[in-house]
Amino acid sequence: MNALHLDNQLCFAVHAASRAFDALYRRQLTELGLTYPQYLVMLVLWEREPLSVKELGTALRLDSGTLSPLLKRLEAAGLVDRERDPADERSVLVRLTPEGARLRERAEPLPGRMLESTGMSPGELADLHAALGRLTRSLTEAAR
Amino acid sequence: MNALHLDNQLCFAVHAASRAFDALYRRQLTELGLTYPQYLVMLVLWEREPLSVKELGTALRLDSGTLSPLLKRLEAAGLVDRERDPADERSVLVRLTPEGARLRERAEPLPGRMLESTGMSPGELADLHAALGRLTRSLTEAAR
DNA sequence: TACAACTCGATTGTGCACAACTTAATTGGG
DNA sequence: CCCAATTAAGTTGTGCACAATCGAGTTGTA
Repeated sequence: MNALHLDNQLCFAVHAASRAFDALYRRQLTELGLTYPQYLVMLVLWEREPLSVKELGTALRLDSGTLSPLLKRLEAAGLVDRERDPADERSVLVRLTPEGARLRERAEPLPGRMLESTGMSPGELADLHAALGRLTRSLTEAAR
Repeated sequence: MNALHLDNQLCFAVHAASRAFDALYRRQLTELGLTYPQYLVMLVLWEREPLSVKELGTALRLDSGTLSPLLKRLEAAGLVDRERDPADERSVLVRLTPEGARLRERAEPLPGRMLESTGMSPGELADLHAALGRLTRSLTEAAR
């Protein structure tokens, strides 16, 4: 047993799973004209809008260095609008265009299909989801 | 319960955990002069060398588009050497320099510290590791 | 109220991930 | 034996992630 062995490292298992999800989503999302991180942004906006870049960043744990260009691409694709918040000119409010809102219907079947591709039972999925939540909190805590 | 809600999506939990690991590793690795993906490459080479780019890619599930520039940076840092395989001129064999081999000792304490930062028991870790393995296999299978 | 501290967002630079393509070497079937 | 198919690396282009930095707007306090 060697602690430096790749197969023994949880980090690699997480990394690999993340890329496997990403690859599967990529296929499903190309027909919607979205990348996976763009899809995550749309998920948040379908839930609640308008949101400032800051609020989006809090929800997705991303900073403006990632979000600014991503949102610019979503705007260029006609899916979102951006405007300065009149109440606080530092903030930029992001909202869905009608086309962005309409895209939700075409995205609706995605989570179900993805869930099916995991090949896991609802119980297993719940356990895994919970364990990952604990893990992320511990790692974030350790990084402070 | 809304299937499109971010918090209900396993994919986001995996994505977030992966980035949390990445962030914590980044801190530990800067003093070794490595990024996290470079560290993964070194892990494989510490285990077994020489390896062709192809074999490294199989172990890490990465293609030459990712590995070629990464290996070039490791070479520039003096940690690996690259040379064409005399037995098959298509292949490039990657091996550790003495400096690259020496770095292993400084990396030795890392997995233990990371494990500690997960805040999980060995049993929990084993379960999570196994679940992620099943997940990655299912997702990879579904993408075929 | 003046101004220092802070907040928000955008930008720049580095590196990873992957698709699509190119080039060179090898292999195998007719 | 020859050439078409295959294989291995590398290159190019796009997009994500993040650190560091900047400028404009806001806030708290002396």
